[in-house]
Amino acid sequence: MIVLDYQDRRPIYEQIAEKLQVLINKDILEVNTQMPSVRKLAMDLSINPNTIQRAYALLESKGYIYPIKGRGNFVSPKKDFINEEKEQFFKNLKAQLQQGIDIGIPLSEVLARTERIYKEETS
Amino acid sequence: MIVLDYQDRRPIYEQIAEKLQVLINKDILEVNTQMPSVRKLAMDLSINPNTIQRAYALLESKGYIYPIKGRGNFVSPKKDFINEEKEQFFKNLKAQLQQGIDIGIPLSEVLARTERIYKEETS
Amino acid sequence: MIVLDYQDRRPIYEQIAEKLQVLINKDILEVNTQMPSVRKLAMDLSINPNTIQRAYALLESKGYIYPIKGRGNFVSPKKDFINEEKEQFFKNLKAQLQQGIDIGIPLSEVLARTERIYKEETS
Amino acid sequence: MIVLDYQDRRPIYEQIAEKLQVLINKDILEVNTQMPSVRKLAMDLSINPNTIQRAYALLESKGYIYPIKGRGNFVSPKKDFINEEKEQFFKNLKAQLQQGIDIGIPLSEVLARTERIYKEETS
DNA sequence: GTGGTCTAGACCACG
DNA sequence: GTGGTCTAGACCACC
Repeated sequence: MIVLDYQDRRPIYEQIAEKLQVLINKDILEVNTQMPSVRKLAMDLSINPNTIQRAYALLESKGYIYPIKGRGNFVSPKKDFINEEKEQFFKNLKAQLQQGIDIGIPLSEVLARTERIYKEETS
Repeated sequence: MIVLDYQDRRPIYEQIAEKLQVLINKDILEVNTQMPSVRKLAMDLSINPNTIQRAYALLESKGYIYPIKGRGNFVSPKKDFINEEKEQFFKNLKAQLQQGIDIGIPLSEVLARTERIYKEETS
Repeated sequence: MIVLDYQDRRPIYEQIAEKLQVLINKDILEVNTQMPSVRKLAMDLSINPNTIQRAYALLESKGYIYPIKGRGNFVSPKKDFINEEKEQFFKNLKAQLQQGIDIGIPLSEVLARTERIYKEETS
Repeated sequence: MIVLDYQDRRPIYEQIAEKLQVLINKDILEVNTQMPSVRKLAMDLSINPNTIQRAYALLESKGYIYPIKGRGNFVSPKKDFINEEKEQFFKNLKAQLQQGIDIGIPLSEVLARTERIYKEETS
């Protein structure tokens, strides 16, 4: 389900948090249901439980999940589903475009290419 | 000219390399002219010369500059390596856009946002 | 295992990188196994860890190893980049041999010498 | 006549010395004739006269030229023309082959390729 | 003067 | 524990 990219510059816990966030946004992890336990997820991904703990802490700070002592972590009711995801998308897009700017690709070329990709993929 | 962001996740030497790369791509640093010396740039940015050295090493490995011993570093004539980078960029962009398509962001919005990002970042 | 030659014109970090590269190519360091840690190798060779770090950075940029944060460096699965290097090698070899042809060195002598060099260097 | 490669790892003075050595070996610079003056050659190559001076010093130490005070440098009578050149060739070949060894090209492949190149080029 | 390499020692993020 | 980054200071070759 969750694939880790060790080449990625972002820390593992952040990758995991982001992936879980997507699952929550897509209602694959439903509101008020229990998240997989820290230990179990750590086993599944064969990584250190500390790392999962940090991912959950991050999700909690962002309001995606809430802990119940002695029971586990649960998915928060959500507020702003679409906007969250869009925001994330545009944040990523911006990072991506920055690279294009760095190597000197003109705006016009990016726009043309974007249009072409969209048409190919949505046809 | 070059502003460092110590909050940025990327290391300083990478930030510097990227900024210089942009200046080269914009022909502000012209082909075959001399780059600022390692020591001078270090003084100007008030950081350690080793850090500049690393930035220059990175630029050299990417083919943007070439050193002449005892003289300094110079801007490389532009070559195909730019095209390779472009190809990679558009491949990544496509993957990125695919996500936008998946969550239903309309082309018009992406185009508008792209334009805005470009203008912010190149100003 | 690794012997450094301080008389060699090449920097130490490059010598180390080259030696490790050979070990990887010979599968003595196997794919996806862990490289010796930066600090340990530094101790073993009694040189500064930074120098090892640089050697590893070089190997990473060439695609021979990949780092996992907090865990160590690992041997990359072999890919096409080897072929690119090979192609370059044979191009250079051809230019080299052309000189031998020009001054009239017979094929047999070149073959014999090549064999001898190989045996010396790989023993 | 002499082309410098600033990308080359070898110092400029060594490149110049080597090129001049070849010219001497090929009798383009004839025995007992005068070498170009330090200043003139420096002008021609638009480099620092010190660098030429070092190249000449190197050639003198190898016995290729001899200086006459107040007059200039002259080509030495030679001894061992063919062997010098062959030795140089095999030295270069060895450096070249070392690279092949580094990236793991088997001896057999090098031998086969060498043979092929020779046949192509001498036919 | 230039770039390049190396050491020593420190700090950080990550697992 | 791991790798990665940065500083400070030194030395070298080269021009």
